[in-house]
Amino acid sequence: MATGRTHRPATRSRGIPEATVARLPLYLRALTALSERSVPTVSSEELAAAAGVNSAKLRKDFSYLGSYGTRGVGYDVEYLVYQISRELGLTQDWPVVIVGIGNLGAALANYGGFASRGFRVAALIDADPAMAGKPVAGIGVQHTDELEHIIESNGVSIGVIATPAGAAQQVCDRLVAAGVTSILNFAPTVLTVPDGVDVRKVDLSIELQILAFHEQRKAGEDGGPDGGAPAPAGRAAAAVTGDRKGPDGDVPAVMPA
Amino acid sequence: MATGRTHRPATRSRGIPEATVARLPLYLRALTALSERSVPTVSSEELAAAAGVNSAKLRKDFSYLGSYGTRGVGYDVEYLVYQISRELGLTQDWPVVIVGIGNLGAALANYGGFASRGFRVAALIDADPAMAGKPVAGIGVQHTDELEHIIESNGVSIGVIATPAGAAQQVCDRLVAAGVTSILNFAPTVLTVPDGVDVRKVDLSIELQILAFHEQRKAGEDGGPDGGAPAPAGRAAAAVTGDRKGPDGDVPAVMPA
DNA sequence: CCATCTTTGTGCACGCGTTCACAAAGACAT
DNA sequence: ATGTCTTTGTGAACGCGTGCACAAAGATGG
Repeated sequence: MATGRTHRPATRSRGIPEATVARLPLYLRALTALSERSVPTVSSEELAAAAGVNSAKLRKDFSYLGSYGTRGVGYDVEYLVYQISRELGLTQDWPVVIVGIGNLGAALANYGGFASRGFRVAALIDADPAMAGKPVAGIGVQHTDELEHIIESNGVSIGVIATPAGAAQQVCDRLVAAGVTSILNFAPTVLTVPDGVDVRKVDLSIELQILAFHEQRKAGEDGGPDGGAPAPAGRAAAAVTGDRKGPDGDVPAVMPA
Repeated sequence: MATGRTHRPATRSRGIPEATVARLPLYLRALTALSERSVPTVSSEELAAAAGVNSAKLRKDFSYLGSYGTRGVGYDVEYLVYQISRELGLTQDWPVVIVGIGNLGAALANYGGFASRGFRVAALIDADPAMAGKPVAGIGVQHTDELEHIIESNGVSIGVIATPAGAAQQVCDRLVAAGVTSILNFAPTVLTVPDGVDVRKVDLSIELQILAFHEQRKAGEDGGPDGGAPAPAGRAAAAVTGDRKGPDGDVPAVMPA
């Protein structure tokens, strides 16, 4: 995923590993919770437990950011919150547009997580003229015709696509042409974008299929085709605790199939 | 391979690589599209392009499943669709429960992808008594009290959590106790589960934060690493928030209210 | 100031996943 | 059949991420 990651193979000095970047939000969340409880410092062990990761991994992750801990004591919560926020670019405000205001788009618009940390829903856009002006999450839905204008006048660089699969690529092209360089795609389609544009996808059906694979494996290799009751409490073989990185999933409307 | 009947020389003594499993749904989607267009065969090159991956990777992925291709020709679309479906366990029907029927839960319930490929929404569950009986996506919402009964009588082994963060762990515990062994978690929390239970998480705010990180990097590829204000120096005039730290606790859930 | 204790930061080894590159296998034409 | 051409399947190299284990750094107490 993440296209355009290749500019110069020589950029490693300031480069934080992708896997680490993916975990920073996790640490940040745990740290914020501690901050609210006015906890002054945490050890890597404690924080790792709260974030659900290995302490050695956490320490190595932080080492990429710099030496923000104190040996024998731990990490200063407030300071770390600030450093991670800054590293993630959350100290600035990111205007975001959501395209495709169906069930999912509306859910996203109402999602508290958007407004709560550096992200602001700049506009809701839908191709259906009947939706125009209709208020969703306190914001009036605008027609697709306005897309370019909205993006340019608001300086939007992050777009969320929650349209049906069939419209996704087209919407994507327009977003990119208008200046968007980061896209979060909920449509079950592979998006093609030029270099320099990042795309992350969230695909519900893929997540479910992965779960089904493991579930089937747990149920034993029985040929039993029926969707009957799987025996619970069975001692499974491989227990893969869901802690993978890349999300794949899909969500929106009808998927052709 | 070119080995006898029973594959698995020594390499795959235990299973298909996790990374490969995660891509199978991607291939399946592309293959289904080809199948609908009545395309009889595809080369690894074509299919890889459609799925957005490297052709060598695709071939290696398929090699874990067995030798389903024909050299000089490619892969038989229909046959491959069947094999992958079977491998993923999609030839059987998986009853799924969705807990937390807020904006997101409702969107998921309405999502066509559920019914379309091996998954069936067995029940919608919410803690709010006012929701009980209310039809969402043609299914009556049931109260949390019914959770255990629903799971056991329907043989549900996959659960979807779309509740606020605060309720997620509790719901998770009840699901697991009732027999669920695979969970798809949309709540922004780290879930703790016993061995043998799979958890996959989908976290919108994390995805956005990762995009923000890359976006910030694109905006200023030259700024000094250490010491202070990262120049927003990006496109347009994205308002820079001076300080908005405050009370916000980033516990953005998919919450209803 | 020195000893001891705690916890970080990291060198190193290991394993997984990706990619290359090519021999093997089959289709197809002659 | 035989040769050529296409495409698979895979051995091997490489790079990234993970986890161990420990020395360094600082706190703490006498």
